Amino acid sequence: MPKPESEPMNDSVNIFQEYRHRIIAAVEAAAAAGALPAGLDTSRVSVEPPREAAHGDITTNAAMVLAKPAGMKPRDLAVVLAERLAALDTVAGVDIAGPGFVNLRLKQSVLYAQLVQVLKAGPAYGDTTLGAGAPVNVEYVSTNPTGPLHVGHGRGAVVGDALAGLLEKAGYAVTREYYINDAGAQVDALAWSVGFRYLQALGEKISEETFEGSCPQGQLQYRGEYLIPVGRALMEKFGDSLAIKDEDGAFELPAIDEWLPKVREFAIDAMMDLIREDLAALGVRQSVFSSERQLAGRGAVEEALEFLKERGLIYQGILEPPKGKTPDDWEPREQTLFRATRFGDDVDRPVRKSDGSWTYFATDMAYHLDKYRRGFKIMINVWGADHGGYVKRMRAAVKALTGGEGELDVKLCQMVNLTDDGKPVKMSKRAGTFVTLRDVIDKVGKDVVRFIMLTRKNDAHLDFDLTQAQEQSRDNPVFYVQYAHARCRSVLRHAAEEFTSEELAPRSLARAKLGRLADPAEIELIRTMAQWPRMVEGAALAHEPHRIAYYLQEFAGRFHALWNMGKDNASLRFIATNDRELSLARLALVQGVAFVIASGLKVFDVEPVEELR
RNA sequence: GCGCCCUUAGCUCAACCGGAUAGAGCAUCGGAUUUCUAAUCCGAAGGUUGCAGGUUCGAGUCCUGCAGGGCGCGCCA
Repeated sequence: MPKPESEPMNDSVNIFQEYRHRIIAAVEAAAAAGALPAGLDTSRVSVEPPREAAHGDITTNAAMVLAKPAGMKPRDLAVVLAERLAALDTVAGVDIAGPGFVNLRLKQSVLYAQLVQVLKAGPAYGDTTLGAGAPVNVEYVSTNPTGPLHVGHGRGAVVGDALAGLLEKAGYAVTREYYINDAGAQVDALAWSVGFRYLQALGEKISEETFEGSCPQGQLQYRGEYLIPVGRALMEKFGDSLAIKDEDGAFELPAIDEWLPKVREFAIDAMMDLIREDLAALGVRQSVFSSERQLAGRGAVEEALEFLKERGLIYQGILEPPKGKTPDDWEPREQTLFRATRFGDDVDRPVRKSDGSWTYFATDMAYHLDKYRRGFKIMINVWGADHGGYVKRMRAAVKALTGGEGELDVKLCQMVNLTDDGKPVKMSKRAGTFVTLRDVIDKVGKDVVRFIMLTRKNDAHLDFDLTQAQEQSRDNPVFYVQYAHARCRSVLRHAAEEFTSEELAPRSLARAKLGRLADPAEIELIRTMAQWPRMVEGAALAHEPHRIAYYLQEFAGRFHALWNMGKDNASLRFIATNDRELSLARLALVQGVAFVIASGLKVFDVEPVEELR
């Protein structure tokens, strides 16, 4: 019984996935018919777009992968498969090539149907159900709340945010989370640094050197001017009640207990406000902010360690010094240790400091247990590359705390090399030329920052040139992609002179005579569109949002090429004179291109522009 | 010394679960174009994928060793 040709295309977006099912069905049917052995393992069968357009639309390695278990030569097996696949009503031709690739050429109607899908779905094209609603926690930024974000933080923020967007598009239930490191020594140092600004706000002419001499070693760590308003705000709220006068009548800080907790809390709040502003300026929206201090305060660390202790994973022991490079002050010490080695780490890790307080790692374990208990089996953390040495122990901890149920992936972001017209921008705080993330956003715009941060793999160094980021030229990837979208919109605006808005509505364009799209460049563009859902799934599975940026650049390139062809050859222009049918088919294509670009930019939360200024 | 990451065209980088002749952009070279489909276009050349082995029908991709670069290495976060 023949099936209607268009029917199967409507319930599946990723045509490669769809044909994978069909190819495996063909293997099974061949087995049932006795042409192949039964029960072949098809898990390694891949179905992909071929690299060479000449190889057709879809290629599979099935014959090569199955040859050995089937006890057949790859090409013999390919013949069996090819015969069955050739019988599919959407297949125009089958070739066997190279060592045993089976290449399918699809009827063009399949590609047109794909364009119809794009027009019907709009920017939602490429949304998949891959994740099946599974909860995923993406934790990113998570800095100490001690100052404004710098450019490196910005990269982590964008990578995390885009990864979250990507996973959402792929059908996961994503929570975007920030872990506030508001406990520990760093925020105490922040409190001291704010205390200094507070005394200044009270009118004390106190120098950094003097204050430094009067406070514990190394506590005046944060000397940036951004703390001056915090000191002033502290004075406005508390007056001089947090200070006392010495015998000369000068203000100084009293005993630690009397001022530091209050100042610390105030300062942390102020810094988090600052950070949230930076994140907002970057368009990063995290919905959960977890406080390390609160977590520890409610006994979560004790709970997590008790959990591990019951399983024999906590013990008192003495670590070996690191081989080859023993620290000068090394002396063997008994510590409370977590058996990280049992879960793949190199050494067991301490959970308690000698003063009895928890290590950062201990609190982080509690935090990840907390995430797991909130329902997240898939956790992703985005960290700076300098935390690379911490990955193994944290993954070990997650395994231990979740009984192997939880999976932690850590994306390490390499440094950002900020330059301006090729010259390095000095990032020195001391020289007063410190460039914050906010400075960069204000200069080039959030969408530019977001896109450029994603033009490299997270674990590769990234060069960010302020001048190039603002250029309107081919060198600037953001511009290049945005320009493609703007060109599409421009064509559609022009089309409104000849067509009604009803005719130009996507749902109307979906009924255009798409068979009129016959130029190879047009077909190639549709073919690239058809790969978009697969691209989303692949990038989501690999947790690699940068792939989207590359796809968009390539796709935009193909569109620009088609546009340029119309410059030389007027018959290839999108709006054809005296041929409304052809114009509408091409406008459908143009609208489809705009949707796919919008769909991709949406993953990055970058706004597609209607026109360029 | 140990662990993790990186090494691909002159430069900056891609390469989807191991697939076919390793791809883009810039720069270089050769053409086109003086304009409105705005902020060029087309083409060429460019490679022992750091080195040496191994696994595989097939390796940039996986394994082992080596070299170079980065990060980290008991109570910093």
